[in-house]
Amino acid sequence: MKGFSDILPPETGRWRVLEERAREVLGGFGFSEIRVPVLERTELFSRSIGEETDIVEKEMYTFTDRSGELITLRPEATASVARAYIEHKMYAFDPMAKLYAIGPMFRHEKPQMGRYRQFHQIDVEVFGISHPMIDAEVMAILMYYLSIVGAKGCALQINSLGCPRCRLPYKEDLQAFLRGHFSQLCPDCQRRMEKNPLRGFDCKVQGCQEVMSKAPLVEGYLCQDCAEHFARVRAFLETIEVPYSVNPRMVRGLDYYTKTTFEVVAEGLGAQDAVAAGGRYDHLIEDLGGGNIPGTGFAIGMERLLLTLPEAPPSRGPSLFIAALGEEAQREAFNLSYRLNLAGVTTMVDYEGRSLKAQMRRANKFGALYALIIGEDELRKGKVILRDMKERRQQEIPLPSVFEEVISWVGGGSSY
RNA sequence: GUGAGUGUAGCUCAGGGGUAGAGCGCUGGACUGUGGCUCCAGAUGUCGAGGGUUCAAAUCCCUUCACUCACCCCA
Repeated sequence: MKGFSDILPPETGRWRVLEERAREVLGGFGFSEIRVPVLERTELFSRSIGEETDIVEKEMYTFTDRSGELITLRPEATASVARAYIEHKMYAFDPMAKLYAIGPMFRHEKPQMGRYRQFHQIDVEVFGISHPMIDAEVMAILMYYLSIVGAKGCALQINSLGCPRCRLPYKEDLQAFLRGHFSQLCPDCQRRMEKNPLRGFDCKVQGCQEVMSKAPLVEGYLCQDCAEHFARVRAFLETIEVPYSVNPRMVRGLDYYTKTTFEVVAEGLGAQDAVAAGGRYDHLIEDLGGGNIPGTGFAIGMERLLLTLPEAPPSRGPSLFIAALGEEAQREAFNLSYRLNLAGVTTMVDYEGRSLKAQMRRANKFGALYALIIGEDELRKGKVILRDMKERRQQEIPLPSVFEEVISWVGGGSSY
């Protein structure tokens, strides 16, 4: 299906590494995993993301189920995690909750580089903390994670969108400014001027960029609380030496963001260059029917992150390949390989009754470290041959002690 | 939703009205019981799909689908 893809080996190995590192890093910082459903009531997303956003207006997989309920495949995770936090009264133990979720998201967009209809995110959320320290902490964790998985050329950009109180007058002034330059704007910007004037900032049309370069910025409109919050976020980032730049033109496509917003852009990703993005959402929980509880978080686009990372290393082979000749030897090979696999020595056998040559070729092809040759002659003498594939050396070992010998030679660790 | 590009073997791609190709990979042989290198042989295709033009279409025309990239949007 368009925009939906299979992830095959050895690619799956790269995914597992990303997930394992995420669990390690986040666990280390005191985050717990939460698993939420892939389906939610449509209303959850229209209320949180915003009725008039592109995501809700034209990108959601929405349908009615067999009982007539309007449901949607989640286009992002924050809304679901917030819903779970409220529904299970997680704030009752302590308002602070540090949670993460990993899984697929769905948006009906036209696929292109770094953009798919089913894509995967590592989603990180902190509820119950309004202190600017947590904004900086969350960004630092993100940058640390990106660095340990080997992402190159990542840059953190931050901005503050203010709260509804300071954003409203700003929006009005910006609209007034845009009306004054209406004829110089592209049709798209003219159209979204009333609903979403901020969007003009990331318009790529040159005329719009010229106009927008003179447009008023949120900066000048932040109320004292918001301005101070932003200054302190920056100070905390500097304290722990997390490099960042302020991008006063950064805009978000989801309505719930307040105050701090941030984005990590990476080189070489094509048009979709945001690897991760997030920010503060102080009214989301309340809007969803919870208490007055602030929140902050981010999501990492796993496909995009993978695009910035090196190719998968060639997969490692089995520790041992058993080449058997004849019915009797095959039975011995079957028995041995089963027991060795149980003991942690990844062992392969041939299932087709091939010639010894062909079996050795397969041992080599799959990258086996050792080969065990059980032939009819050896069997009669009660011996087998253990061959070191790399050193090209082999020796006979007595059949009764093969199991122990192989374990001591090959070792117990699996190479998969 | 708009625009452009590409669809030929498992993969990367050449061919552009007249017998379906290369490299890599795959299977086997040379080496009758020992892998990588070399050499030889072999298998694999509805030439994306449907329709049209033609004595003849992978090739030209139309339609459609898929993939890719960009716009838009976003992770």
